[in-house]
Amino acid sequence: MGGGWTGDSVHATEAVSCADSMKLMLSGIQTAASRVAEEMGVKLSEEVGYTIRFEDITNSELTRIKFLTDGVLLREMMDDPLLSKYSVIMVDEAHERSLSTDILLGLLKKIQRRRPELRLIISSATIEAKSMASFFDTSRRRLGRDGEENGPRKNPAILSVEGRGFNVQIFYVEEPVSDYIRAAVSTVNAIHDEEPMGDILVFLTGQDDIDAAIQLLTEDPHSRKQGLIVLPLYSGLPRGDQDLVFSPTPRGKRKVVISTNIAETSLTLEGVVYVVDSGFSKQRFYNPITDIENLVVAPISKASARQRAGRAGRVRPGKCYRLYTEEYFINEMSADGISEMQRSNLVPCVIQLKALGIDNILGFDWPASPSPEALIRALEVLYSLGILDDDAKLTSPAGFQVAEIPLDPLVSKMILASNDYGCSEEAITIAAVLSIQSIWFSDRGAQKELDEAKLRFAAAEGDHVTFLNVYKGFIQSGKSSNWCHKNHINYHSMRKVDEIRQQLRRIAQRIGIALKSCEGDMQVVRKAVTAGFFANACRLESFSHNGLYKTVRGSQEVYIHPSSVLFRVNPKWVIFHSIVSTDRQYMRNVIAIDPSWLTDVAPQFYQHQQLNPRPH
DNA sequence: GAGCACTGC
Repeated sequence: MGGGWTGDSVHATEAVSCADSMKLMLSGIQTAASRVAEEMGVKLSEEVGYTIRFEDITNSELTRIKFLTDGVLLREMMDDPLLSKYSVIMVDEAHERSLSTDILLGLLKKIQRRRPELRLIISSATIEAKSMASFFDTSRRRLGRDGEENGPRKNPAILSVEGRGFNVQIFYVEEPVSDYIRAAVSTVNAIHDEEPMGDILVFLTGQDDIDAAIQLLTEDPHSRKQGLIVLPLYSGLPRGDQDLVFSPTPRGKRKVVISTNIAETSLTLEGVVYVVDSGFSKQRFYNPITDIENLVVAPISKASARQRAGRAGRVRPGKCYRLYTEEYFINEMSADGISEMQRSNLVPCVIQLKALGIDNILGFDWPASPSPEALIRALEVLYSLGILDDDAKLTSPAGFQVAEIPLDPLVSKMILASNDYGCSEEAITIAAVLSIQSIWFSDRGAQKELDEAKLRFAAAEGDHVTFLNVYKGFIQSGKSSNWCHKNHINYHSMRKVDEIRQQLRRIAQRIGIALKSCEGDMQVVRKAVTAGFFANACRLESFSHNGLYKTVRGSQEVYIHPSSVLFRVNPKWVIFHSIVSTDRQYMRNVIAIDPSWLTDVAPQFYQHQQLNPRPH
């Protein structure tokens, strides 16, 4: 390519993956399991099997090799804390450092103290191998909790996998860019003008960036090019639009996929030869003081940058254009970033550890320790929910029941409370809808139609009740995709809601929750929501003309999100499910409540005076 | 009247 770039060369790091687009819809676990079964000449589900959330393809008598997700293995540990069924455990992709992987690594280290014969294999990208080895390094003898020195044990094998990618040549900009969207667009155009055929993958941060870049590439007459097929890719994109990126590129054309981080690890695009890396992604950050999680655009790590570059070397030698300087990459970019554990609300982690009998959460040996403030905040929240007792142990039965439900503990608490209010069927439906991205079919071009469709289901009580109306309509339609289409509802999302509902109903019955419908009494449904989410209560400011609310607990200024059915309705008291922060903090999924319920469900959390600052 | 990185149980 022309001037403005400096060059370097690295080897792509990429594990083997499936090739044809049919298989791309399968998870890595499914493809890995089938491949191993095939090579061993055995039937999948017998000697070789796999387990993912909704699918258990194993046979307890026959299966010798089992592929599973870290989340499933953590669930198994609740019944079998020492994982006594397994003699060898291999943790793949350990460098990705997800919440579950970090918890798992900490627990495996603990298990090995009790089970020295257990063999561990940790597979990680090279860049992380050293820190992984030092985490498990048993030659650094440590004093156990009881003051007894631990004996020598075997260290796990750390496999650092460089994969089979082709060589990828790296280019950097010579001067920092001020606008990475424009820089990405002009880089795409330069590649198209000067480089041989091959698809281009561009990493930006979110839907807004992606839309802006696509507009520049397709509508601006100065930068529009012939022969480019420009496609967006992000998780919220309707399924049919997502599938377009997997269709083969017609001869003589060049495909340009403008993507979020979804293409960094979750989805694999074949045929990509050029990668354009903005150097940024959206990352979650948690503030334990305000108890609010924010999604912010932040610089990526070197590990991420290498992973992105590797996406260019899957079919032949490729090129990666980094929209930052080499000096920045070498001297300023962090090696592996801040782990997810250190950026998250820890309520879900803490309950998982408690359920596994880890009493000393603050002393747990994490691969990367979260802040004490975040841990203490999580313990406080769980205590106020009645899930932990004065000794920070799981309460019985509530704490153990909540731990059994595979959802955020606040949602699980709502389900538990719904048992007392006689509305568990409704609570389970709400929980299922809250655990997926959106039930609405998102199409920015048809915003008005979507708003009108929403009005058909809108409930005065709020979004949670609106979800119940939608689900009811879906069932009455015979789960029709046509009905979904007519009502701007995402059919795939509704199928998923149904699947999650079935799982939750099974679990509810197992832990002693009676499946019961309140037959339209929405007051009890709102009370059940309050019992789980009382900490998210907000009051409309008395003199507010623009819908300003303050959180009861932290006096944070928040507004109802325009996508909520309660937008502009502004009831005096509301409870939100989550916050999105832009220039304002917006509450998403909001329900109206009566403030007296707060003191009913959480007397220890809410003092009566707080709710009525000027009584009488 | 505005805007939702990504997994996963």
